[in-house]
Amino acid sequence: MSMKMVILGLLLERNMHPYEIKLVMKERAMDQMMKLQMGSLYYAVDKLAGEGHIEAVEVIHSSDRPDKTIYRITDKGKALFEQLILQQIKKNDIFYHPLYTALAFSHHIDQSKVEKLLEERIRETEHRVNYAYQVYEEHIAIVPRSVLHAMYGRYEHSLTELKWLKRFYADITERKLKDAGTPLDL
Amino acid sequence: MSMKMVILGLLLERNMHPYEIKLVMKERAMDQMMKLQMGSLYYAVDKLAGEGHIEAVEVIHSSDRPDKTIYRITDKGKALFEQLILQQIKKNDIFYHPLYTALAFSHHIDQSKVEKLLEERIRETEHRVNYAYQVYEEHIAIVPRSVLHAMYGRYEHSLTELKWLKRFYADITERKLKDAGTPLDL
DNA sequence: GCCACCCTATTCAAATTTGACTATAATGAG
DNA sequence: CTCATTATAGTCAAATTTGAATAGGGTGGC
Repeated sequence: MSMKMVILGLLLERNMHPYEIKLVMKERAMDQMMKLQMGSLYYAVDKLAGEGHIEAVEVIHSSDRPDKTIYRITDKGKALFEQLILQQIKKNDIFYHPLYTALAFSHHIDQSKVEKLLEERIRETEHRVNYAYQVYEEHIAIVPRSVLHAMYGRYEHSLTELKWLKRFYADITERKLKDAGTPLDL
Repeated sequence: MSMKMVILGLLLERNMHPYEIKLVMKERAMDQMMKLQMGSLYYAVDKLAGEGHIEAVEVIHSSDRPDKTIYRITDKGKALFEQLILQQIKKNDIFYHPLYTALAFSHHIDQSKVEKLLEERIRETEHRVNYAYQVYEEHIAIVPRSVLHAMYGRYEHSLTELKWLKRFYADITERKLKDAGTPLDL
């Protein structure tokens, strides 16, 4: 699973505690590439530790804050990391847009409600497109090209989504969603 | 969740048993738009039935095959359906490509292995792009435009993915993934 | 004419994700 | 100065997903 992959990948760079992993993920906009929830992160860390793929290096006690456990990747973990990456590329998993189904069924319900929400949605998507491009630009000088590709891919996919939503929106304003028989205007 | 949405949406058209829902989903290529696993389908059906959003109409017994329970949507279910669709459009959920992270970290491992797997992956993606376009074309005459938009969107997103993978592949053949400091060639 | 695989239809335990909750400190606004 | 928000750091029960198992019948290929 990709949470494990990220944990191992980041520990490959330096030792960290879970919360720190989260911070680094945000810095690199990885929270735009995968779901980042603390529950899953801690679960994956515990799992990896139990399997011996990572191990605690040090526990920092502090009177006021919770303890921080710093982890390091083991040799076994490095092997798993390679395996996970290759597996992920090989595995034939496609990506799903949560809106595909919602929009496909949207002709059954009150069109003006859908229209309203879509406007808001389009605005948000515009922001994400801009943000994604900015992330790409800002990282050109500082990350390896592999990471840059991921960032630019994120931007392109968002842009594709935006154009798609705008076409859909054009149709709904004309109340054409229930029509059939003619190709879309592309 | 979108499984519930689909179940309600299809029962809106006619009464069905769970396995039949799966068949219809495949016919309409909905298995390319969301994850379709029988475990989740039956779970969602049981859930909806327990909540009174759908109800069993009839149980067909057969000596050789398992019983089939046919369900119908209730008024309560119709209300939920509208709610789910609107919620899904409103909710600010972005889509994640499982390859973003794998490729972003791929510079850490044996480049020739990644290269090999990517070739295969690109070929598969080409097939999916073609399939998605074909699905769109074949449905022009027979489905409402809302569904057509979903199908075409699926095609476009796959195409965006394909171009992205090809650019990545070009870089890995030249072993440039670890480089930094120059923009991508777009 | 039989072996392997796919289709019908569903169930279930185990793995994982979700989302809310806990607690304290620092920062900023008014 | 005080209230609200954000950052730090993590836990946990409940919801959901996964992946494999079941089991009989059809079908295509060699």
